[in-house]
Amino acid sequence: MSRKYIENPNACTLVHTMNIIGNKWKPILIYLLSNGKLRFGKLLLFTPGISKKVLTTQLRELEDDGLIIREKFNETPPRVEYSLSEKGLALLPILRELSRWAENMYPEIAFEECRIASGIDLKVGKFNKE
Amino acid sequence: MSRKYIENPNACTLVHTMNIIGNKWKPILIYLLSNGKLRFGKLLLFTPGISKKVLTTQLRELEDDGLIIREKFNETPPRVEYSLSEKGLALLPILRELSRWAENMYPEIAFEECRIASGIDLKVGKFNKE
DNA sequence: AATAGTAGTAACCCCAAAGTAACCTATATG
DNA sequence: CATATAGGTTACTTTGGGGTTACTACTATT
Repeated sequence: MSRKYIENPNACTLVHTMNIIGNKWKPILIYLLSNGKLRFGKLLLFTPGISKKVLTTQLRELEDDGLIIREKFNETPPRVEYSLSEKGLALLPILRELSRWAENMYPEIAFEECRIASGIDLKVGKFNKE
Repeated sequence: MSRKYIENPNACTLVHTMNIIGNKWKPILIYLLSNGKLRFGKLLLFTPGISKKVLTTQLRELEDDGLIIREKFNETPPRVEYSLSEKGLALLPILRELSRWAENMYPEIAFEECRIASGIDLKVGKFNKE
């Protein structure tokens, strides 16, 4: 009986990739960090709808997978800064292509609104009060 | 008070993309179809671990999102062929990049084994018996 | 002594997605 | 008359990702 093999050499790596970034929050977090370092509180603020707990687990997983770097400063109150690692940075152009794909293929969707929805005040905490 | 806006114009389209392909099975199915048309039974066979029910829902969703085309022939027993649409084809190069990213960034993972694991006999049904 | 501020944990719950198994349709075949 | 075949559907159960709320540590400020 002749044996043929499926020609999907990339499927498994793809599955791995999806395990790493293919969920509700991680692509957003990676994109937020594409502009530079962000503290936990900012990430929480700029990711509407996410909870502290979930943000923590997502960041931990991204760190475990080597996509982001976590810097902890021994201060009080604590300060933790997150930034993209080399792996994370290498992913950015591909994510941009995926975005362009969606924009081109689904022109009927009002992505412009989403864009506006992510416009959140960068100044928080004490700066907010005045 | 000065207002700054987050520069993540692509995050939303990215979320949309992840809603479409960022789950357990869909990237695999897209890659299986990258070689051409496949019938339901073949897809079931070439996607180890998936159930009929889940395969059906995944295919329906891919069809609803316009990534694949479903052709039904009025025969008995029935025959249904699935293939990639233009949208799906346009996605392929990006998926390949994602795969390459994973291969380059995680050289320690034995993706070769996954490749072998997907080598399933293409001949099924009656052809199997001899 | 109470409060604010950051970055979390711990305990608990919920629901949609996924999994399982049986059943269905129409024909042809033994 | 029973069985096989392809491509499903239906009903039911399970799982785990995500969500909510409360709590913590440590210090400076009021």
